[in-house]
Amino acid sequence: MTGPGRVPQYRRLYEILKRHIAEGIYREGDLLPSENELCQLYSMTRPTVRQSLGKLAGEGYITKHQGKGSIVHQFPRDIGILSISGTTTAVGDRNLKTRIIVRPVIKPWPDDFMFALSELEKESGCVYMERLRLLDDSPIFFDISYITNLNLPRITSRQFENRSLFQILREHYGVEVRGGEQRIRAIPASGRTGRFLGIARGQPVLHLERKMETSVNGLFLYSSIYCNTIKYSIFGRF
Amino acid sequence: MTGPGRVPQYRRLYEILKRHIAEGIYREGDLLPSENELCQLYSMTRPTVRQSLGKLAGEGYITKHQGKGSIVHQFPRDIGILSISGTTTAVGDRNLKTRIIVRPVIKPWPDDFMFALSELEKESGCVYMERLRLLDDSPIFFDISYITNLNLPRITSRQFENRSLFQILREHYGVEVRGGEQRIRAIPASGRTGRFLGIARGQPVLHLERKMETSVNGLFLYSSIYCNTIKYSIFGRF
DNA sequence: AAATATTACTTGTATTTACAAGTAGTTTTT
DNA sequence: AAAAACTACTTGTAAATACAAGTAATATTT
Repeated sequence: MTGPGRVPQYRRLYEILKRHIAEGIYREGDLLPSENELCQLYSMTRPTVRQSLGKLAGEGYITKHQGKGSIVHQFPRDIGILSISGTTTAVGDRNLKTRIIVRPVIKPWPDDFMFALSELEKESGCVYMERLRLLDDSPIFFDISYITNLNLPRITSRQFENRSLFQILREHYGVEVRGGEQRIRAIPASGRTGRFLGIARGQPVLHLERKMETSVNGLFLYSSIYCNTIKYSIFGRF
Repeated sequence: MTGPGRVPQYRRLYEILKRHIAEGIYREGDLLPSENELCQLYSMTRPTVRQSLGKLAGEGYITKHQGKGSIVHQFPRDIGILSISGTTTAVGDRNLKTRIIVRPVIKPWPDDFMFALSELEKESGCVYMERLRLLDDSPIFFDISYITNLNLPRITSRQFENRSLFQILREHYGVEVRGGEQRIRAIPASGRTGRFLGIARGQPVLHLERKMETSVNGLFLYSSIYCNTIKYSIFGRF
């Protein structure tokens, strides 16, 4: 028995390799050590190593090529939940700030909410908040979040400034955000949205509507995100 | 020995289940047969079945829950351009038409091309074409494609009307499109783009810049896609 | 010199086996 | 009746093994 028990081995290797890629130990275009080499290096069997690499490949950190190896990609740097890339230069570990526009408050759901809600959710109401994310001091995301008000004591008094919402949910409530669905469209900026993002009313804004699942049954996290894509664009792999 | 040889078993099951979901044999929220049941039904071992389910989960057709099972998701009314399968397959049985705006021609690459090109690509030039995709007779995508002109004889004289570009590449040239990267932004419609999409000049349009990798080394497929997201939105899982 | 074959790598697919951990309904105990 | 324990399921993690298939460099043949 070698494992620490709680964290799966494949996840351990996944985290290590991801960190190495982020830190630039492996560079864009480099080949990762072969699966057999990784087996030896980390004392795992190939299926386990392959599980790690599969996860990395799924998220775009590497692409695998039969007979050749796994090629590293530098790009998917997440800023919060989204990956973005600059038009001129690549986004590294830039200066990302979060500003609270509306502090978390408990409210009923809006009447015309963007996703269908269960009865339980409707009864519980939601925690509402608005945040603005700035990259190098330019506003990029205006984020309106709705969290089902289910067993989240004292959430309205937490310190959200410059901290990830995901982080708070994980650390204080043991809630893991897993994934979800999203709709994307281009819309004209409203007066208010435009003001936050520094965009004239009516000018194009990227709008994302997301529903995220969590490890807690029935607890979902919704957000409506407006993006200023003049200088930066949303980046993704598929 | 039961397998037909060429198509992997896990892929066979993946295709079957995907078709069953698309056809509504499994409905939104249904539980798929358990992994052990699938093993028996299709004479496979559990790792193989899990490989199929993993692929389905990765593409958002199901979500897996430990101790419970795999829950089916249907893509009801949104267009899944964010998945590798391409527009034609993902939309399902809707009325999707393709109209050629500019027939394929061999050209040099534009000077300010949206992605970096290798020397080989620059020398080879590209096959250029413009297509308009209509969904239920409303124009939704205006698609400008660039394919590296590498060993694609007679491509300029192929019949592209109402056929997927991916399909032609696969059937006539044995080229499989695998995946790639994309950038998304909201931009104001130009006069020409707006005309094709039925949108006033300056109104918001979703713009995707994609680079797709293929099974052929050095052969990439680029496209610049303008989307009318007034009636439909781009849907994706993550 | 050029074409072909070999070789030593790489990842891909698949089986078999074992146990851990989460879920939900049933039974037993309190 | 309510709480606790049990049970029979589900998916998750992991090992050991085998062979297929793609890649690229080297060696051989033509």
